[in-house]
Amino acid sequence: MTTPADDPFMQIERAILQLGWLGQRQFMQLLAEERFDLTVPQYYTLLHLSYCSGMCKMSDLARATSQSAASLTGVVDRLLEKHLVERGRPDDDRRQVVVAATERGRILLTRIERARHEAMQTTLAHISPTELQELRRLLGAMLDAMGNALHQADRSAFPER
Amino acid sequence: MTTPADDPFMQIERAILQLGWLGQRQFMQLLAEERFDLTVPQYYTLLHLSYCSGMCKMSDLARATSQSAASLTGVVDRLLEKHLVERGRPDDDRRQVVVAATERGRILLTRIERARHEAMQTTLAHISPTELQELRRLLGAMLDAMGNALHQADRSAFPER
DNA sequence: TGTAAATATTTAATGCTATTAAGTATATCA
DNA sequence: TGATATACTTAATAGCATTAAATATTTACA
Repeated sequence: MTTPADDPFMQIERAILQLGWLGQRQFMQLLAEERFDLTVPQYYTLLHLSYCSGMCKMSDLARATSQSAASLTGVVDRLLEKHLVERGRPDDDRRQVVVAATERGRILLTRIERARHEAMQTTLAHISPTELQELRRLLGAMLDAMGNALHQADRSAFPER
Repeated sequence: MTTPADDPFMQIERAILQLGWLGQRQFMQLLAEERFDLTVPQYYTLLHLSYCSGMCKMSDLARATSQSAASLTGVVDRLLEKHLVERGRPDDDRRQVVVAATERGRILLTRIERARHEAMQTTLAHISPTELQELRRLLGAMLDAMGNALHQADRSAFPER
């Protein structure tokens, strides 16, 4: 065996997968509540749109959210029905379709963020501020390595301080 | 605003969600490769069964993998078609259904674990061993707080060392 | 200029999963 | 024995992932 079961790498890998699975599942149920009524792909799509100033091309949105263009069409359809996004065709290239979050969409996002924050406090409350700082840095390093910044503002996603 | 956007809590929450989303998505595509041909729920179900010695009740399996009983029935159906699990009814309570991983299922799991390991090395290679140790501990603390140990052997999931 | 190729997106078809409600079989309890 | 509870499956609906084909528009080239 090159990598025994108690290899620290293995443990971290399992922990990350477990965290992803559990986190997605709990978040899915939060989003499904009547006051939000979103799916996880819908949330991520809307979230990315909130980072964009102005309109965002479907193809860019698909890449940014790691979805196929075909899936994204349906997701945006449903966001449109709920009046959380707007769709349009630019005049300079009428093949493209562009999307933007509406005010209503942005408001919903902040309500979700608040609810998620409260739900997560329970989990993070057991960890000291110093450790949280360290955790933030390490998670950021991992995300960067996975080839995806957090799209927060324009600066590099996770500066050392 | 009680929690400004650059609140360290918020950043960690976003990082965890992002990690979950990206991780699940990349893992989904790895599992979909012809040599594995599994979905993420199928993988997690099989993984939990591999932790169980002997047979596992459907209701226990559903709770352990955070799935509804109704969903789990279908997932197990498909694992059964691929001969990765076995199903049976115990004599002492014939309402129950119990499931166990087959040898074939366990072999597939180790092959997947190996492939995932290689894929993740790229990401974890940028982080020093000391930091990895710290990351392991922090992730473990979070998972424990989320009410789920890693089911590794019998001992508590993430001892301090 | 006119036509072929490339690009951007949608549509259609299939399969899997989540959710809810209803159904079936077995066990328990009075 | 008969009502109720338990364990699970089935059925119906909706959403997403994937693939291939279809549509519309732009670009390129001859």
